[in-house]
Amino acid sequence: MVQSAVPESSAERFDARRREILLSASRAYRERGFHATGMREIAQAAGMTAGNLYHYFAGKEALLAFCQEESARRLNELAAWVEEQPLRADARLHALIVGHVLVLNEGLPGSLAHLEVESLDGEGRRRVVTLRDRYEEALRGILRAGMDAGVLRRADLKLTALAILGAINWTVKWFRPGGKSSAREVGEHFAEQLVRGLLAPEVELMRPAGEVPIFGSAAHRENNATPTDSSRTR
Amino acid sequence: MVQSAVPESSAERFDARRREILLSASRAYRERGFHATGMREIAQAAGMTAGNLYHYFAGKEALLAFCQEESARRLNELAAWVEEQPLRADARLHALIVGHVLVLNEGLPGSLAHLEVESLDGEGRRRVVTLRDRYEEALRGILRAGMDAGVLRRADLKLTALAILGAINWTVKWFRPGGKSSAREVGEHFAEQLVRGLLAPEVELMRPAGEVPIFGSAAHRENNATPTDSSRTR
DNA sequence: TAGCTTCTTGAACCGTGGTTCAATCCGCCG
DNA sequence: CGGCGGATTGAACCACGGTTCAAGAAGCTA
Repeated sequence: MVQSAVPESSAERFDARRREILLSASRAYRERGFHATGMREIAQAAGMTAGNLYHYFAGKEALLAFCQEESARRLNELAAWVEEQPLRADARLHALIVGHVLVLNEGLPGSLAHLEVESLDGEGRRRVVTLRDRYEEALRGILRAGMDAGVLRRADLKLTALAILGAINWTVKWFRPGGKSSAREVGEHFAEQLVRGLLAPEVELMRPAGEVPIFGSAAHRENNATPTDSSRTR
Repeated sequence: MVQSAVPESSAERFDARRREILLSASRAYRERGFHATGMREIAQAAGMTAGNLYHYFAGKEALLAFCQEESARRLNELAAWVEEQPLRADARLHALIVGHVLVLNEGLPGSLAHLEVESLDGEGRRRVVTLRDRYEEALRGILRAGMDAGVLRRADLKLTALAILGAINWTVKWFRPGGKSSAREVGEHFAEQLVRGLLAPEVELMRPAGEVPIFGSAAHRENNATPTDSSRTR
């Protein structure tokens, strides 16, 4: 599965290790929540010592910031992808919902989204909030377009978006891989239910043609250079 | 507003003080989250010393348990009330959604619901989880009845319920009293959107007749005796 | 192999925050 | 007025957990 066979250069190993940590951390956060999870715990899950974590991250908060930034970034990639698909608004919305559920629950690393932004401060918080706002704006954009086109019922954009986001984000509280439904099934179900709730009368529901890809799971190398500035510790 | 004019007996003052604390605590939890809020902080908000808190509650966790139990109990009262209304399933669902939003965001005391159950242990946790499960079962019951009657589209009960619960519970993350919309408006909007998403084809949406009452805000005296056993500390 | 840099460790430091407790205050009852 | 019990305080206790650091191991380059 994991193509960690040939760790290339030193800088690349550093990044890879960072991602491993990220993975352990986000798993732990998911179980017990951010505040309840200790550094030693995360370290152990990543197969290292607590002190060593500080070689890769400036501190607890930086680690959280990194996690959140990661998934926020993926959501924005998803939104960009959805926007360039040649689909009607309702199908677009459908795809976005499925993709969002997948990012949160399938894309292993960083999967706790913008939950817990409250625990962030300063620069890190600003960055995450910006990304989150951009994504939510994209969602509202789809809704607006759908309403303008008469495909979706007219309603308050903010509230409509928040209902959708709530349903999806809440999944991280209960979804467990290996459970009764796969993340994709959950996504499809939610998309169906939520999109139907917005359809204008007389309009027949339209779904996207192919499968929505999973953003962040793999096939993600040449990102824009140095995503985080607070990377290297000293 | 608050009829705290004549504090009756000593035992009743004790209970009243407990509720005041509860109120401060739940407000604080809401702002910063459970783990991030200190006892001294809660105490100060309640106009007392940290040490004094322990006269009313056994500890931090007991306090949280009490909060959660309180709102879980209210949700169940709501569900019971909804069930005895002579309404069609979709209208019932509508009422339940509105009421749920109101309990979480308007019924001041204890308003953080079953979020953060993870932070509980032992007896307290068991009790909260039981109450939560009972409520969710009530919700699924309404959905099932609606599907059986052909009013609602047939779909997975668990997932359908979770989508609804997610949208609603998520409101505690963003709703602020005094904001653009009132809790009731949010509730109405959500009910509209969510119920529509489930309506069977050809069925015309039906709303409840009157206004859904707010459970827990006031008019709540003669509860069933001694709700919590872990009441009196020593 | 020497010598640099990067990783890694384990132990120690230290602030925060939950909790305890003895002492005091206050209201009520006889 | 005397005194009893609940209420309240403030300070101290103490463990947990984030963080630091000096020292050593492992890699890489020449």
